[in-house]
Amino acid sequence: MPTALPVTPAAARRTAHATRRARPVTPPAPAMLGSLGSINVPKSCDVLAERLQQQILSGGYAAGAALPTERELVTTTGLGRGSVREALRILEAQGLVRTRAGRYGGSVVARPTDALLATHINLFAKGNSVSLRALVEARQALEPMVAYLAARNRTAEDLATLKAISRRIDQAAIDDVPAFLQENVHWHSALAAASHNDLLRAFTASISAQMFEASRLDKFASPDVRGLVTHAHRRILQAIEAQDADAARSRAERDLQAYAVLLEAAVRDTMKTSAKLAARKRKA
Amino acid sequence: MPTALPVTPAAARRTAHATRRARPVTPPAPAMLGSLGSINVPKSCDVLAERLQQQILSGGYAAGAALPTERELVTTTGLGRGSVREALRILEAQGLVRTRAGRYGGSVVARPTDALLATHINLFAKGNSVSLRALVEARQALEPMVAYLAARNRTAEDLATLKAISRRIDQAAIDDVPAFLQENVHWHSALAAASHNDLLRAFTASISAQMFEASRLDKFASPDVRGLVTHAHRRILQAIEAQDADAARSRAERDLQAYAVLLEAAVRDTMKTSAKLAARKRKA
DNA sequence: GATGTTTTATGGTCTTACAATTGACATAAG
DNA sequence: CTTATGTCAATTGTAAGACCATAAAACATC
Repeated sequence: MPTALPVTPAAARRTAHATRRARPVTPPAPAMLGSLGSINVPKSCDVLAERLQQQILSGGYAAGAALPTERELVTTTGLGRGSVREALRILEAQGLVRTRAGRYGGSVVARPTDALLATHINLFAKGNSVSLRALVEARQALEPMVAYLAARNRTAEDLATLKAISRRIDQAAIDDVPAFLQENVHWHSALAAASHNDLLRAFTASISAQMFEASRLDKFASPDVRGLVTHAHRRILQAIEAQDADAARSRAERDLQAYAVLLEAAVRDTMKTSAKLAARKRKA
Repeated sequence: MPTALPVTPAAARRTAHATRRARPVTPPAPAMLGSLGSINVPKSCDVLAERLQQQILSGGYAAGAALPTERELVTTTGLGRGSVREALRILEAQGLVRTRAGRYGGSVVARPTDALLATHINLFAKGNSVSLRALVEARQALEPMVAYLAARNRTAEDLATLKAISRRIDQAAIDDVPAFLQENVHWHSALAAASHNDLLRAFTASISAQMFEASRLDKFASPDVRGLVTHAHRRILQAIEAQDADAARSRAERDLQAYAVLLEAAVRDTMKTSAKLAARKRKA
């Protein structure tokens, strides 16, 4: 071994970032003429992705229309195939295209699905460690309006779906907690669908899914809570059937308020027990 | 020209999709044992992206930590560099990593920003041509809760920011419509920030931006509306300063209700004029 | 000590090549 | 005539290699 090499490269990388982060990234701003700040050199794949995105959104391509093939894009753009493919992966992550292999395959224009938006909201929440409290508050904001709109805009089919789910929830509430929680998610999704507002539907779908996870982990589904939930659903369902929008909204509001209080109590409990556990640990 | 070649390949692709779409995609479901439905073969870059995503979200990498270099990933995963790079583009589109070139560059773990979530919500709305009505309804759902929370959680700094923006809006409302609309977006963003709820902040930021675009296109900012808006802001700001959460909420509710009515009237107007134009066109 | 130069590890890009996929078409079987 | 089967060809999926561009550290020079 030739003694002191500059440093093991891989190990250096790990520590280098802290050093870089410690010093001010932007120098004291030279205050030159025009004050051109932090010029940004885009990657070729980003440029292509953005152009295609614009063409798609501006109606240049209808949903379901085929994009040029990768090799066509290579010739028309002058880029390499790797860059073209990276651009397509970006668009795919945005839900704007769907790519299939094989002859007559290729990329076709798609519309972002609820599920995709939900995953992005999920990533945002997880990545920024959004608190359960914030989640509940968001739901408190959305759900009354959803109930209001559902009462106003529901179809007969929506109503039938809601009734079926409600029945299954009542049944599962007795003893099958996992099924109860799962059907609960279905209920909220169906309610959101009945509102016939795509944006609210996607929002609530995401939040419901996340609260489902949370309630699974925290085992927050005591018989009391289950009873409260089923009762609230019944009352809201009645208002929706009668198409009494204001009643649906206020019932959803009251329901969620009670739910929030219960949840806070449960969280306090959990913290108390974990504190107890910590104390026991310290003792030992 | 060698007469009838199999078909021009590019032209065939355009029509092939319609044909494919016309027939039922899923055959009558053979109902074999196990009923294995529509097996999905993931791409290698998707697999890698998902694994890295899990590692990032499960705390395996802290925010700011460096991922292995592309070439390291190539050796550890056995994939080609192209696939590795495609995976990184996916993660970048999800806002989970940020990649920089140069020595000691590479991909570092990041947290999805408000702006990124906003663009994804925007893409969803544009891609699914979500109606302006749905947008307004979503805002009606979110903003009262935002005002409520802002009144409860605001800091002195939040209040100062809101006051400054409110002053600028009042000034711009007199004659500078573009500035008025722009500052309006700032107002809503600042209000959302004062709520100290990350999720609601991101949601309302996105919706405000979209409504800004809409109001720009529809030129919906008559003096009447401007007056209504400034007055509403003043009243909400007072409630927030007094930390009267319920008042802030109900004032936001009433404000948005009025706004929605005005907007609907404006839209009816626009439709009437466009109908007139169409009639004139038919006549000519 | 400030300034310019070199070094070097890293991402950015293009090229080439081949494998895997899959819908269309032709063919054969019933 | 209908249905199963095989073949084909265009397209994506993937890997490997080479080279360029970038940027920060290390070094040399003034």
